[in-house]
Amino acid sequence: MLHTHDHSVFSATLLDWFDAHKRPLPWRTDYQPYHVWISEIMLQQTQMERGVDYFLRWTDRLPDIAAVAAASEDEVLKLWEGLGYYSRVRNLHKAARIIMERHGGVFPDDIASIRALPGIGDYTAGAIASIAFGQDVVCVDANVERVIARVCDMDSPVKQKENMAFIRATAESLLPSGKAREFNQAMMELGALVCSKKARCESCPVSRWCEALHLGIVQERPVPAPRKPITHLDVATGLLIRDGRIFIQKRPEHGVWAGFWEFPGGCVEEGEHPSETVVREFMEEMEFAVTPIDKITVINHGYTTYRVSLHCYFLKLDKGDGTPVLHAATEYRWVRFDELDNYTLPAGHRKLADALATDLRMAALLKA
DNA sequence: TAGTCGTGGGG
DNA sequence: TCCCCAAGACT
Repeated sequence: MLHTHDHSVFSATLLDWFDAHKRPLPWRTDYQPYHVWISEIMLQQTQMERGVDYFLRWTDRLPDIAAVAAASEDEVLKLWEGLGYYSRVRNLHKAARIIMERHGGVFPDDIASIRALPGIGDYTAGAIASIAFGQDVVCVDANVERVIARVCDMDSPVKQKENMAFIRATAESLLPSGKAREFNQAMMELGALVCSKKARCESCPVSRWCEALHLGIVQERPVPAPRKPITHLDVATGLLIRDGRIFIQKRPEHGVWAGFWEFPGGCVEEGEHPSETVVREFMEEMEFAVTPIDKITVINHGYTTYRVSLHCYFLKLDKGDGTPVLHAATEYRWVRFDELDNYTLPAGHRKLADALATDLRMAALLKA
């Protein structure tokens, strides 16, 4: 049980553990506001290990806020390719330009100004204010929620409004003055390394205060929220090849994969064979009359609450000079295979491109 | 406020 | 194989 007089002991114990066990991370060296900001946006809904390579590549290419503001949207999107939730990078790009215009190119240090930047919500504002600027504010992410739900044995889902308020108040009561940078990271690091989905209580420095552990119900905390249903989709896409070049188009400015390049295609409708879908979609989207030559593969991938089987076909153009009438895109290109690396593709299409690199049929069609 | 927005690793 | 979910924000 965590009594008020234990709070400072809990925090001190946690800070000692963090000092001994924290992972070395590129943004954990000098805590530059720019670095903290980029890392926090990259790590939203993303596992730490995946973020490191992206962070190093990003900061190598864009070493400061001015460089981000000066970069094109295509360039920042390409640096983010594969990380997902791409509105994050669009908002980050907008925020960089706002910082240049309204804050003289210096990352603002008051939490209201931080919170007002696009892409920065309550969590990220608290994280930057504390980790970059050392201010005494908490930040509550899924790790903090899980730790407190277990320590305090919360018996209803953490996302409920009263529970959110309780968790924030509990975190604030534990926060040692002047040490928010370390304390916030320590809570999250504990959640990531020890108090994870599968809890490792035998390694936990604060287990003596954990109510759920004493009751033997750690695995029942936090209480899961109702799940959103998963929808299974069949999608068909086509690789249209003509004169050694491949047709790609750029998706609209809004919706999923906004501004991404893709091989055209769409959802398989009721009673339709995927090969019929490709023919229909190419007519609807580009007014191209095409014929499937061969099935390439089926790629399974998911996005948000969808699970997709992507049926991929080689296509040939029946007639015309390859000039489309675009109905579902803002631009098009006929590109050489090796040029695909320069375009930003959704993960499923990138998997297809990678598979084609070693496909002998592909090589033959490009030569023909 | 409930839906939307990606992706890949782990159990 | 299939389901869970990870340093959330926006509309």
